[in-house]
Amino acid sequence: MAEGPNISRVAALIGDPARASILVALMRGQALTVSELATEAGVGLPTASSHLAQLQAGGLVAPRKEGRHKYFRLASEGAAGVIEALMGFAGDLPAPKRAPGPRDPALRRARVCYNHLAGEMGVRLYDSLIARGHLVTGTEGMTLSPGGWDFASDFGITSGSFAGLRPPLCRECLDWSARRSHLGGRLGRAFLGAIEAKGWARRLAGTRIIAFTPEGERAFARAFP
Amino acid sequence: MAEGPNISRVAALIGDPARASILVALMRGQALTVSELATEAGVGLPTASSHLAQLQAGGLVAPRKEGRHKYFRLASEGAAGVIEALMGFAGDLPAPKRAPGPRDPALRRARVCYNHLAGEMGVRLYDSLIARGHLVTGTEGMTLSPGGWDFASDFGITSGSFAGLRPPLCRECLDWSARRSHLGGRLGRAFLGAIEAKGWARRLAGTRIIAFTPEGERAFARAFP
DNA sequence: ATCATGCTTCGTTTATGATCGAACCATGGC
DNA sequence: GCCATGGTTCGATCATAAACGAAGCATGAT
Repeated sequence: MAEGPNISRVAALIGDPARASILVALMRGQALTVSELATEAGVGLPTASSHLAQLQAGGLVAPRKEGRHKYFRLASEGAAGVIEALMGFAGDLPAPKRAPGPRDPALRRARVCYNHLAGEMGVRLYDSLIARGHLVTGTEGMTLSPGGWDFASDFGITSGSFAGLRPPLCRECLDWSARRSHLGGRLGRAFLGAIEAKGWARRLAGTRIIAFTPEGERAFARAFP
Repeated sequence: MAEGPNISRVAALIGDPARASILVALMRGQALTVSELATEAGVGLPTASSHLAQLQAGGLVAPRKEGRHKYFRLASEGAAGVIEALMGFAGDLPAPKRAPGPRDPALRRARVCYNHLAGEMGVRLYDSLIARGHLVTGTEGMTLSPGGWDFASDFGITSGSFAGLRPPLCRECLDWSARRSHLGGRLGRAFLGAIEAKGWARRLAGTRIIAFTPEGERAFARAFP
């Protein structure tokens, strides 16, 4: 039965090198996918999956499904506090603090995530829609407000292009570089399509970079203040 | 090489149930012997010894040799802080706080420890000698001050009774019930002998209890205010 | 000196759990 | 419908380390 104080259960979880690497990586505050955490810990994907299940059962991390990815973050302030106390004692104090996400500035600025706009521009679009009340969170997740529908129409998005389709219209999507949300789902795809249709930007072949033209960038800034 | 953040080394130490029990026991603030900690953790003496060596190497506990016993305590505030953070998170918060030492009040009050006086009376004797400057800590450990020699003579302790003998004259000895020091070593033995010679107290056969007579207790209180 | 006690060291056994490959499920893009 | 990708589950392998008995040291009592 391996009795002992509860404290040992928690400590044993953190005591495995792979799990500790995962937790330290999550101390940056960002939510990370299972694959990213597997790389971070230097183990295979199945192993990471198993570790994350244990950490979740122990109340140290919490999952969040996002499309076909599964993001994990630290479960609570308390959990972060425990890790921090340990790092302080162990002398790991200068928290790794690596720059999150891709190194390439162009990728950080604007890139395609599945099929919608991500990166700084994506966050900006999302924030702008929220700030102006075009995007609201209802009981069934995110939806466009009436004003939002108007705005989308004006932007060149026809409601017919995705009427009646099951998959979620809007979806929050955790950003990769900033720990911010941006707009995913079918609506996010439509916005990216409209932006391309307007000639503001185009996808660079073979990469995930979305290159804005100088005028496109100015127009974008006007459209999403 | 089993790399990983330092944090996992520390956590792995705490992660073993036996070691966690030891650390929780030490959270009371008291220093405990290897045997006591072995009982506390529910493991054999060799196992406890091994665990303590690891905890010491990890900087979590610190040893203190005292005669043929070896007392361990938490190594630092930082170490205690880590345990406390873990206990808070794990819900062990109401720290066990069992009453330390023997349950028998008579044993807590006055008992023989090896061959000197321990328990509350022992602590009182020690404190009194320190407070009046009879006992001072020098480079070579504790010694009697000149005034202390006079006091001892008046008490019926002849310097001849232990002149020229190698073993330490005075020695701090960690108390068992309070986490206080009391006077051990050759001098502690001499004091107990003098107290018995004066008829203030006597050892109860078959036990470790030292029974003071009512007058003896009053005289003791006058002699060691 | 001898004995007893507290602790350490050594060597062996044993069990727990980390790891990965392979197969399986779910989601998204086409 | 198909394929590709991210994740999970299962099973087998393998290493680490916890535990204890026995023997060795050291200290203190007598």
